[in-house]
Order: sequence, then structure tokens, then C-alpha cells
Amino acid sequence: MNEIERGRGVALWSQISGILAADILKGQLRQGEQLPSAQELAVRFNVNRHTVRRAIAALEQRNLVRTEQGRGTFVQEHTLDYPISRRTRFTQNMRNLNVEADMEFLEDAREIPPPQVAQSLGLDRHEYTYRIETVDRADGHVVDYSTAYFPAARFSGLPAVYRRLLSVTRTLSEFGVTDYERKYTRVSARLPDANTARLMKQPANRPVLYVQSINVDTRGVPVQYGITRFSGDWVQLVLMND
Amino acid sequence: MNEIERGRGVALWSQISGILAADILKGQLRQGEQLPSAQELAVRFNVNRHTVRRAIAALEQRNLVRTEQGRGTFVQEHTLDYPISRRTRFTQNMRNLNVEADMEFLEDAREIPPPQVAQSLGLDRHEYTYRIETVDRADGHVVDYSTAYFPAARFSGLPAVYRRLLSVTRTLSEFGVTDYERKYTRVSARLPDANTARLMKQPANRPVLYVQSINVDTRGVPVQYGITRFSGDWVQLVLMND
DNA sequence: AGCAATTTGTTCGTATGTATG
DNA sequence: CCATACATACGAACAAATTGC
Repeated sequence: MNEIERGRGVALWSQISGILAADILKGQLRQGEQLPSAQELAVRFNVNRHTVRRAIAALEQRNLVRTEQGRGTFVQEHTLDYPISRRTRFTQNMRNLNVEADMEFLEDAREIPPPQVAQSLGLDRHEYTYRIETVDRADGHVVDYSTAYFPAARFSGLPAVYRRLLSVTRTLSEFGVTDYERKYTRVSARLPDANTARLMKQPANRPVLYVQSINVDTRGVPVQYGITRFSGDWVQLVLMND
Repeated sequence: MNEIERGRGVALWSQISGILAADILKGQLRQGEQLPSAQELAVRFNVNRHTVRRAIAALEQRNLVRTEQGRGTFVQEHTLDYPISRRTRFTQNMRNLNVEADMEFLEDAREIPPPQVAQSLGLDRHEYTYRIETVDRADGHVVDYSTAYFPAARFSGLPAVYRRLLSVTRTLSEFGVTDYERKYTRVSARLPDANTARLMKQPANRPVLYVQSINVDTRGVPVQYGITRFSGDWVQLVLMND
């Protein structure tokens, strides 16, 4: 059981807030789940109810919980609504949401892709692609882990450009592809493999949204094949019609 | 270990085929996984290699496996591509795929819905809805488990009509809603709760696609809130742009 | 419809710790 | 060392909303 220390320079409410926040972010407190009442928490941490309320107020500020008078305090359904449309730009989406978004480049490689990827990109079995792996974060925790394939013949030297620009849109633009659109998006649910779970810092038994997509240029020629694994708990794909 | 019996009126190849098919359908053999070689299976079942080949041929006929010359036999990636669009009609989708589709009515109820549902349908907190639960099957195994909410005030007596027609489209049509369209679709990945796992006849650690959707009439008024849990292994949602 | 139990929200007051000048 | 300001922490009482009986 987690304990707090008095008089060590960190306010009690801050310590309590930190413990609860960690529980939520680690998934030990599930989405929509009710927290113990302020009174119960006060007993557990051996502090006054006001102090607990101060801690919860901080969590509410961070949008981790939601309180309802007369009912209780609940773990906020903290889903990022991820719009999917033919103009989807993944990084751009993040900017539109009021979260701290950042992206980390993991690695790139020049290689012959899996058959399904080759076929989707309209390549022969022995044609090379560039593969680029990245991780996106929002508010500090991993939202998605993406693998993107580009035809190497058409986009010679792409990885270097990508490392510099860190954006698919801007990178393709450097190669003259000023516009592209989503041709199709396939969505399924699966458990992450060991590597994916590690990169996404999530338990291996928490499912991910497995999204495969093709982007085509204005002439309909495939320019990118993408595999994006979204944290199933934190991301909802939203398909709007309006 | 599963055993086969000789001379009991069921051909050996048929029994072997049945055992392997059950393994595949129960998910013990995962999608894309390679089966043991015909020789290995022959040893395991204590039959001739030809008998195993006959069994595998039957599986291929049922489109459960795919054999590749010189490589081996693999569990067919047996995904149903489920198109999602503003005109999505779930049952209709099934008919378009070349599978045996059937639907089972589970139960209905008149009740106050969860707050999120009420809000999405534009109802007050105390207004009633009809809830209808169904299961869809394709080729005998469960593809999705759906819960649909309808405003009770507007569609008085809906469950009786639904039981008779077994179709959302036709039921709404009886109430004068001759046309409706998908307003939005939200997709996330989660593990099934115990009840869902049981109804879908799948292990509790296999993820489902959790899809929430709203259908609105031609004036934009919500007529149905749906929760559909798709078997993550067997269903891919496909969002086309063409 | 009423009532009790529970939980969050609010407002007092009081005491203590910390930083500053 | 003292005065002040501010954040922290506790206690009591009451209001408002929800839930279950």
C-alpha cells in the first residue's frame, strides 16, 4: 500500500494526487470507475477530507477524473477522439486536441516489405521500401506506435528528409507530393505483441486498435502504407458524417 | 489430446478435418499461423499422409486454410471486411459477403438507459428507451453482439415489431422512418466483459472492436443508439474512400 | 411519495509551516 | 528576531444531489 510523508517538503494533497494519478495512468483504476469517497480516502491516507478534496481538484484540473455531486468521483473517460476522414493527417489531429502532443522517431530501414504491403503499394515482390517507425505521445503517455512504408524507388533518400522534418505531410511535399488522401482504412482489434506492448508502455493484455491505411497521391498512386497501433483504452476513432 | 476412431461410420479424414476446424474456430490456431506439416499430422493422428491431405483439402474447401506449394498450410486470414459508411446497414453488409449469415434475437427491455446513451439520443435523464440485444453469426460463429437503444416515447411498442421483422431497417420503416443514416461511429478496442465473452463464444482475453454509433432520421433526430462488439480477430472495419 | 444514507459542495474558523523583507 | 503574507492542513456544520428502500 502506498504511503505519504508529512513535512518532507511536498504538500500532502500533492502526494495523494500523484498516487491517484499514477493508478489511473497505469490503468489500475479503469475508465469510468468510481473512486472511493473523499471520506474513505481521508481515512486511508490519514488526512482531512479537505486535503483529499484538494487532491481530487488537482486531478479534475488535469482532466483525469470527473466529480458528480451526490454520486461520487469517477475516472474520466479520457479518450482522444481521433477523426478519420479522407484528409486525415495524424499529427495534425493531435494539434487540434488540447493536449501536449509530441512525437518520437524510433528507426528507419530500407527493406523488402511483407507481401501484403507490397501488394497494397502496387510493388513487385522484390522492390524495396523505406520503413519508418515512430511513437506519438499525448500528455506524456503513448497514444500510438506507427510503422509507415514508402516506395524506395520513387522517394529515394526519404528517411533523411523525414528525420529532419518529422512529418509525413511535409516529407512527401519535399518529393513533390503536395497533396494526398486516404484511400482506405482497415480497423481491427488485437493484443499487442511483446515489442509493441513495450514501446507503448502498456500491459500485454490490454488491446490495441490495429489500423492499416493507404495514402494515395492525386493520381491515385499509393505513396504510403501505414500500420498504426492505437492504445485501445485512450483512443477512439471517430467517423463523422455531417 | 484429441483422438480419432476408426470404423465408426465417419471417415478418418472427416474426423481430422473436424478437429482442425474446431481448433481454428476456437482460436487455438491463430490467423496466419502455420499448421504442422502433413507428415507431422499423419504421425500425430496415426494415419497415412494422404488421409491428412484429404482432410486439409476439405478445410481449404471451407476456406479455413490456405496451402502454399513448398511452404506449408496456413490458417486463412478469415476476416470479414465490414464496410462502414453513412448508409451502413449491418445485416445488409452480411448478405453482400459470401457467407451464411444468420441473426439471433436475445432479449428486449424497456428501461432508462445509461446517461451517455440518453445524452446521445437527446433524451432527458428519466426518459425510457427500448433496449434490444442480438447476436450475428457468419458461417456459424459469432461475428458481433449488438445492443440497440430506441426512444420509447417515439417508437411505442417497437420490440414486438422487431421480434417479428428481425431488422432495424424494416422495423423503423413500420414507424414511418423510411430512411436514416449514420451520424457518427466511434471505434475502440477493449477486452470483453464476462457476459460478452460468453455470448460471443470467445475467450475473455481476446479483444473486441467496440463500436458505438448513432443513426438519425432525415431531419437529423436520433432514432437509434447502437453498441456493437465485433470479434476482433474475424472482423475488420473498412472505411473506403473511392 | 417520503425518508434515510451517502457523497460532493460550501462556508465558516483555527492552527501550522514557509518564504520574504 | 519579528512582522507579514500565503499556502497548507484540520474541524465542524450545513447545503445540494443522488440512491435505495
